[in-house]
Amino acid sequence: MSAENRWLTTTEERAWRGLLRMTDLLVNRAGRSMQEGFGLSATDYTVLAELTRAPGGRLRIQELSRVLGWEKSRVSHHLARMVKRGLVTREECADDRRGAFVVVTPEGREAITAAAPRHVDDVRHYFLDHLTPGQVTLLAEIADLIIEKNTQDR
Amino acid sequence: MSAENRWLTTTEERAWRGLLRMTDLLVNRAGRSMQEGFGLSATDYTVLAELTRAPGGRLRIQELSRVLGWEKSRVSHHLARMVKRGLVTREECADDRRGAFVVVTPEGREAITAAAPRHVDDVRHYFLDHLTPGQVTLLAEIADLIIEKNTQDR
DNA sequence: ACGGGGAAGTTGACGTGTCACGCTCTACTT
DNA sequence: AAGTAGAGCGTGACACGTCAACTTCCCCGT
Repeated sequence: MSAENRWLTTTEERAWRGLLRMTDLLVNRAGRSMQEGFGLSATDYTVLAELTRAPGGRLRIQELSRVLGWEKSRVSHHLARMVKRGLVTREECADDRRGAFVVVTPEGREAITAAAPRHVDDVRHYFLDHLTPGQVTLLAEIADLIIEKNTQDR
Repeated sequence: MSAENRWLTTTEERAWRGLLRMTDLLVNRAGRSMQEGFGLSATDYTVLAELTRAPGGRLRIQELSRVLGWEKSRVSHHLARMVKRGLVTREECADDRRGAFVVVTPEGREAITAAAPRHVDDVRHYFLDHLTPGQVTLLAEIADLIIEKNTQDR
């Protein structure tokens, strides 16, 4: 099932290594921008974005874990830090007493509201502005496809 | 210069978030495979690959830092761990006595030689096999472009 | 009704990445 | 020759991610 023994072509190599390098660069750029401008890490931003898009600004932790694609313990650790900085709070769950909710605080909402426009600008400036609409579409399709193939058999 | 105030379209959102998610998944998959099969992290593999492709299996640390796109201190920390595990060694630099070389040890060479075929299979299995040659080419072009745009003005 | 498998979430230890700082050495200026 | 700006690299403290183990609770079979 392994040992196909076929080395990567130059183009394949460029696509693979390039993908890693590109994403690394973009995450660093955007992350640095959020950090310096608003005291939010890239992951803080993602968490807050996910929470504010949910009704009531609240989500079951498992649900958050699922949409982010993060392990439970990672979510737990990260929420602990965000709680400590007043961005979110935990709440008990009446339905399932093992469970818990996370809720954005007003501070958290304020933080991401302030940061969002800048974040959009960053994504455009570092990334989208350099691509044609066709390239963007193609990339979206590729990403969706690869994600699907690598999560369905989870 | 900021405040363009134009929110991302659905496709743009899919491309951006999808890129992050896809890369995350792929790095995790490939990394786990290397770790479990050969005791190498994804970054170990990259470092060893870079070293073995260099003449003599040796590189100035600054050079390694450059090709990897890593900060100096990150390289330093990571090499310290790899030295401890016998994968590489440091050597003094005669030309510039501030400088240093890293050299792959026979153990390091052995490790990456053993891991390489599996790594290629992984890249194909998780990634390339799902794409058409045209998509791979397009991705390579996009990556090169974005990398260039985001490194020239470093 | 009770017993066990398993789900939800937390915790602690450890490996990894970043930041600020420090050390040594080079190269340039005067 | 002496002074200094800056290059090359290392270190320690802290933020983050992963893994394995643990606690609490749900649910299902008997």
